[in-house]
Amino acid sequence: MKQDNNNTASTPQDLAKAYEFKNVEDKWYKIWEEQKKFKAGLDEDKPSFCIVIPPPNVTGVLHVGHALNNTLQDILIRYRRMQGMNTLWLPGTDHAGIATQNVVERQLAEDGTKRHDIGRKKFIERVWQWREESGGRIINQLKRLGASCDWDRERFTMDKGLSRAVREVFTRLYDEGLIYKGDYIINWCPRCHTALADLEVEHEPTDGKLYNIRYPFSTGNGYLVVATTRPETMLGDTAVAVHPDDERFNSLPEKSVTLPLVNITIPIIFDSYVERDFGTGALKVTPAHDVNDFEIAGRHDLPYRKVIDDNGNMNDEAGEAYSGLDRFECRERVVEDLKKLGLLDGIEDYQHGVGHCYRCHTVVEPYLSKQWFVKVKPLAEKAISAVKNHDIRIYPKSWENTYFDWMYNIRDWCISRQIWWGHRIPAWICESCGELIVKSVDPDRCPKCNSTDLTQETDVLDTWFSSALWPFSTLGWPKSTKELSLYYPTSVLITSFDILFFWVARMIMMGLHFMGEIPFKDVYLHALVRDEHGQKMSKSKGNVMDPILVMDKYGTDALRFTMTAFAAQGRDIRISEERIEGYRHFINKIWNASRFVLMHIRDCDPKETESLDAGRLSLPHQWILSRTNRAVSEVIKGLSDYRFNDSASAIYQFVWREFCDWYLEWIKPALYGDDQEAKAGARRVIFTVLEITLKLLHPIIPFVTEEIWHVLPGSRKSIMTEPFPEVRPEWENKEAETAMTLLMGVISGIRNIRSEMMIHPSASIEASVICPDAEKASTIEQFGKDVKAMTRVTSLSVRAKGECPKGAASYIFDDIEIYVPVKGLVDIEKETAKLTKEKGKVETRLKKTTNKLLNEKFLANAPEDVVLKEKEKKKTFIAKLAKIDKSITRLSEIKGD
RNA sequence: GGGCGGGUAGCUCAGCUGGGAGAGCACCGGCCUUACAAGCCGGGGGUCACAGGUUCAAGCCCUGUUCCGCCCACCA
Repeated sequence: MKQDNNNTASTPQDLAKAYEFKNVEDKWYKIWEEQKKFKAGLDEDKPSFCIVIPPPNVTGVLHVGHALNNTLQDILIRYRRMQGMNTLWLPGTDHAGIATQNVVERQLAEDGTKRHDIGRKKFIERVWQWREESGGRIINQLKRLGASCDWDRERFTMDKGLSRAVREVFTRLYDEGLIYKGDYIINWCPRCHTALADLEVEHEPTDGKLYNIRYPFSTGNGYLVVATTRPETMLGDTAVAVHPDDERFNSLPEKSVTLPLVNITIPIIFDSYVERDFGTGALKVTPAHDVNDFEIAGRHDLPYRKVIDDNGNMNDEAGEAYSGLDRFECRERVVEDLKKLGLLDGIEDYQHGVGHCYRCHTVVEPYLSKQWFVKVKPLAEKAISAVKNHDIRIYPKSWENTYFDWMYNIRDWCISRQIWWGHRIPAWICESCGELIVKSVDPDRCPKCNSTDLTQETDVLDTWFSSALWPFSTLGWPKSTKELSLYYPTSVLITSFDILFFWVARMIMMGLHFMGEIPFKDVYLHALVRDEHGQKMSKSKGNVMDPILVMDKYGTDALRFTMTAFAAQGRDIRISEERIEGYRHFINKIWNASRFVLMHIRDCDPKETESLDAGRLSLPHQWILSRTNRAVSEVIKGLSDYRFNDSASAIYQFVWREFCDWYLEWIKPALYGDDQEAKAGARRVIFTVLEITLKLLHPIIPFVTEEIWHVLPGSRKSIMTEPFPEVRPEWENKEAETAMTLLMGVISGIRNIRSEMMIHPSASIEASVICPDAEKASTIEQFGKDVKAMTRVTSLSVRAKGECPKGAASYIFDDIEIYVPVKGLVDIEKETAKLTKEKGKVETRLKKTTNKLLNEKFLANAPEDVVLKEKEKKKTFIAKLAKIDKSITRLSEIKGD
C-alpha cells in the first residue's frame, strides 16, 4: 500500500486484507521522530502536562513491566498532546550503581581481571565505555514500544547537570545538619563490598539452627545459657544481657561470665530489650555484628569488637584458630569446638528471617562501619502532609496507608556505598588538620588550615539519592529554567508499587524540601505483571516474557492494547500470549472496518463531514452518533480517572459490537443501494465515526491508527496532532437508542429462531411480531425493511394481537412475541422445554418483584423511581408469562393433532 | 508480630457512590453472507469462599471464619 502523507494514490483495493504491522511501525516511528512530533511545547499560554519517566537502569532490558508502565505513560501523553496542551514526556536512564558495576565487573572477570587490578579511574572509564556501547539498548526498545518521549531531552543520572544537582543537594542537606557521617551498624554485602540501605535488604525465611551455648560464670561455678542462630558471632561478644525484671536473674551469683573459646571476661548487664520468654532469657551481645546489640552497647557503654571483615571472613580479632575463615565455615568450627568443651547445650531446628542483598542475593552482614546518613524524619513530615492534604493524590487510594505507615516509621537513610560507579560524595578530609570539608565544588585548600593536602571521600552515593531528585534535576535545577517554571510540579508519576518507598516517597521528600513544592500532583501505581500462573517473572524461573518478541509476533499495538485492557487497578496482572493474540484480532478488526469504510468514502469530501446534521439522518445513523458520544465520554472518563481498562473496554465494545456488528451491517443496503441521498448520508456518517474512532484509539494503539489515518480522503497531517474527540451534546439521542434497542431485540429474536430451528441462513422465511404497545409496533413497522434485511425475512407482519399459525416457532421478549412459521420443522419437545425453562426464570423474577411491591416498607422507603420501575417490571412479567403459557398450550395442541 | 490485597462462568478478570450478575478467552451448534474465517450468527455455563448482621433491598456495607498472595518488622 501507498505510504504517502497524502491520499493521492491510495485506494481501498490497495489495502491488504489483513493488517501487516511489520513495516508500518518502524516507518511511522521514524517519521514522528524526524518531524519532531514528540518535542515539548514551551508555549506559556497553554496548560502544561508533564511526566518524567521512571528511568530504567542503563543495564536494563525491556521487560513486560516496562511495557505496561510506558504504554500507560504514552497513552496519557498522546492524549494530552492531542488536547493541545504543552506536553513533555521526559526520558532518561538511571546509572544503577551496584547493578551496573556488577555488569562491568563480570566483563572484567571474562577478561581475567578485576576492578582493583585496573584501579578506580580506569574502571570508571570502562563503565562509561560500556554505557556508550550498550546503555542505549533500553532506549531503543522504548522507541519500539512507540514511546513518544522528547528524546532531545534525554537525561542520565550521571550526566553533568544531574551530577551538579546531586552535589548541590548533598551540600545543602549537610549544611542544614540533615546529612551526617558516623559509625553505625549497617547492612553490608560482602560480595558487592558495600553498605546497603535497609530497604535494599530482602528478608527471607530460612531454615537454620538455634544453638544453645553455655557461658560459664567467671568463678567457674555454673553457667548461663544463651541462644543464638549465629554462633560465630560469639567471638565478638562483649556482654550477656538479661531483662531487669526477670526474677530468674534477681540473685545471680555472678556479675560476669567467661566467653568460651575467647576466654575473656564479659559482664552480665540488664536491659529491657531482652525478651524474657525467648530461650533462657539470656542474650549474647555482639555490638559490632548485630543491630540490636549495637544499640544495647550504646546504652551500656560496651566495647565493640569486630570479628568479621568486609569480605565476610573472620579477622584476627576472632582469634588465631578462626582468623581467615569464611563466616559460615567458622560457624561450624565454633560449634565443633564448643561441643568438645561440653558447652553446647543443644541445637534446635529454627526458621528465621535472613537478610539478603537485593542485587546479588548474598547473605547480608550487619556490620559496624563509618557511613553517611540522611536524617529523614524532618523531611518525612512534610511529605506526609502533602499526601494527607491531597496535594498529592495516590491512585489507587489504598496505597496511602502503606505510604503513611512507612513514612511514620522511617529511619535514617544510609546513603554511602563503597563502590566506584556513582556520584562520589563531595566531601574532603584535610590531611593536615583533619577537617571535614563538604562543598558542591572541589575545594583547593582547607578553609581551616589552608593546607592543599585534601583527600576526597572514596564512597559514592546510593543510586536512589540521585533518582530522588529526578523530577527537578532533569528540568534544569539548580538553575531556574523555563522548563522548571512551566513543567514543575509534573502532572503525574506512573510507576509500579514496588518502588513506592525506594523512589516515590524520596522524590516527594526531596521535591518538597528543595523546590518547596510537590514533585507531581498524582501518583498512579500500577500492578506488577506476572506470568499466566501468577508467578513473578524471573530469569531463573524461565517464565520471562520478552516484549520485543511479542511485538515481533503480534505487533506493538496488540501488546499495547492488551496492557491497557489489563491495567485494572490492583496488585497484579497475569499475562499470557493468548490474551495478546486475542487483542491482535481487535487490531485487525479495526483495520478491516476501516477498509470497508474506505471502499465507500473514496470520493467523499472530508469537509462535508464537518457539517453533519444529525437531526436529518435516519435512525441507525442517529443511533451510532449517540453511541459514539458515549464511547468518547467513557474513554475520556477512564483516562482522567486512571481507569485505563475502562477506556479500553469501552472502545472495544463500541468498535466491535456496535459499530461493526450492528451499525455497518445495518447500513449496508444504503451503501450498496441506489438511493443517492441515503447513500451520501451513510457515507458521511461512517467517515465521521471512523475518524473519531481512530483519534479515540490513537493514544492506545498509535501505529495502526496513524497508518489508516493517512489513507483516508483529504490531505492529512499526523493523527498525533489532531484534536482529541469531544462529546457533542447535539448527537445524544435517547429516542434513537430506545428504538434501536427494540429493533435489535426483534432481530435477535428472529435470528434465534432461525438458529434454533436449524434454518439455513440463506433460506427465506416469514415472521410475525405481536406487539400490544402501539408505539413500539409502529417503530417495528416503520423499520420493517431493515429488520427483514438483517434477518433475511421476506415478509414481516406486525399486529397488536393475534394468533400464531400452527407449526410456528416462537421467541418472546418483554411484551413482544415473535413467530416464524416453520412447517414441520418445529421440534415440539425442544420448544416446550425452552419455553418451560424461560417460564421458570420469569416466575422467579415475578415473585421477587411481587414480594417487593407487597412489602410496605419497600413502598415507604425506596425511592419513587425504583418503585415505579418495579411496578413496570411486574406488568411486563405478567404479560410475558401469559404469552409463554399460551405458547406452551399451543404446542401441546399441535402435538395432539 | 503488624499491615495490605484477593477469593465472582472452565481460565483470566471487570463490576466506581447498595436497586433485575458482566467481558475477553475457552466451549457447543450453524454459516466461506460481496470489510474481516484473525470473521459472522446463535447458544450453554455462576447458592458472587463460608457464617452471621445492617437494610425495604447486599457481589457491593459491618462482624467473624477460612484459603491464597504481597509488604513491613531488631525475639537473639
